[in-house]
Amino acid sequence: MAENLSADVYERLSERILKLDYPPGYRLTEEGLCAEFQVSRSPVREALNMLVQRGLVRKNPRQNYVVRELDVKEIRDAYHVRLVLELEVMTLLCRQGVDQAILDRLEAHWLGVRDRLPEGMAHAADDDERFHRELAEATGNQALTRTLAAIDSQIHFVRLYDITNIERLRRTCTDHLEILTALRRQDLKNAVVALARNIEWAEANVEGALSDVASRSRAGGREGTSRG
Amino acid sequence: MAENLSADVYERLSERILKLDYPPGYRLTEEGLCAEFQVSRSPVREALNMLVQRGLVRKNPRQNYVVRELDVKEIRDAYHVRLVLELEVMTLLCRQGVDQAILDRLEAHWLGVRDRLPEGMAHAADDDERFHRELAEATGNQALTRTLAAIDSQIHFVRLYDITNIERLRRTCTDHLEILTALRRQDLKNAVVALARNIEWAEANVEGALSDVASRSRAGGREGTSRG
DNA sequence: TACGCCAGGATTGTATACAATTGCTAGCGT
DNA sequence: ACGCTAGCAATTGTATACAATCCTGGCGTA
Repeated sequence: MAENLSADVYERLSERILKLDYPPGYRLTEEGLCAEFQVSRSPVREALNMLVQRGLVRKNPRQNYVVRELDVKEIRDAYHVRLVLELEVMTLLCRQGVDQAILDRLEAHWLGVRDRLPEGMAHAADDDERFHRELAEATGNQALTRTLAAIDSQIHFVRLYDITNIERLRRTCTDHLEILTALRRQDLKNAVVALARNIEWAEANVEGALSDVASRSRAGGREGTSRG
Repeated sequence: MAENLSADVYERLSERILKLDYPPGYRLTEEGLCAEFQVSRSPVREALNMLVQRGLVRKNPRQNYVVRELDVKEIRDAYHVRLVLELEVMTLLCRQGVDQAILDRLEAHWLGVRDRLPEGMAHAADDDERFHRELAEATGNQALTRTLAAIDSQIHFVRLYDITNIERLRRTCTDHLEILTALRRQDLKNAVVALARNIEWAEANVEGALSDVASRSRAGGREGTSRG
């Protein structure tokens, strides 16, 4: 299923962390994960290193690995950086114009979501992420795309708490369509307004949900494999 | 000298790549580096993974590692992202104010550099990098700091080609002092102007040097340890 | 009782052995 | 002469063994 075990462990471990199977503060040990995933320490180590890079796991040299704790300020800061970068995406796209085909496709998608509304909830988070990513890619600035991807990966796990009800999804559709319309006219001012509203709403939503998550993770298990 | 061999190899290998001992396009093998640094493959692998993350080395699965080739557009794009992020640093610092002590220290440093001018050339690149990093840290936004650090690490190796003569260093001093003065007065407009000039000059300088580097690396050796 | 020291265990850091994959090459057949 | 295939060499991917380090707990002493 995977090309190599490192990537496989990385994927599966990320998912478990994002699903809070391993809650923030949980201690991970290399050997424990070996048993968990039935592989040796080499791929586990590489996966852990990647997760440390991505910021999902914290590492204390020669001691242990710990699932990164949720921190409202960090999330807020990350969203702030994201907003700054995506505003630049708007600026670039309005300046240089966007391929019609891309705009058409995205617009069709979000019109579709809006019109048969209850059913889009399942992929809402993924769709939203893709929307922003594709616009970033349309700038042609890879450094920008990758930087945004890095930030996104740090807030990915809280994005799940953004679009949780139909009203919020409807609002998202409106914002996205407004952004697309503005981009089509190369109207930077409205693009910026719509984008800022879109992201700030998302951040507020997430932040609201964060306290629940934090308390839930405190209630859940805390210790790692052994050594209570 | 180092806490662990991985970090040590990482540092030393980075330096060799930056110094063009291993030029862009050069093929790196794990075993070759083992012999080179007298360590086993484990730390070498970890160092290579870090370098891949940092973008200095490209990896072809199950085949080889190659020193990343220089690409003018990528550098330009990275500088663009850096400018955007550092402009946000200015915005935040002007809004929330900066600790006097930090401004005093930085100002003293750059006044010192300017006044006994020829001698600062050696650490010019490092000093410049620290200047921008410390201002970023002063925002208190870790996501911003780390994102900037990520971008910086991608352009680190070309920054060496920025401040290469005294006139350029003098110019840098002027810009930095101007930035500090503006920050002291929370004067966003002038801070932005000085910063933009500072970074755009740097980018232009680097880009100018890039063609030389590229041609020099094409002239130099290309193959790795063996297998011509 | 409080503090410091030492031993033991747990865990990461490093080295090395083995497996799997890739790319080249020589040799065969057509 | 060309293309295909089997086998070889080189290299990375994975597993495991060994070394170094840090934490914990218990003991002794002031």
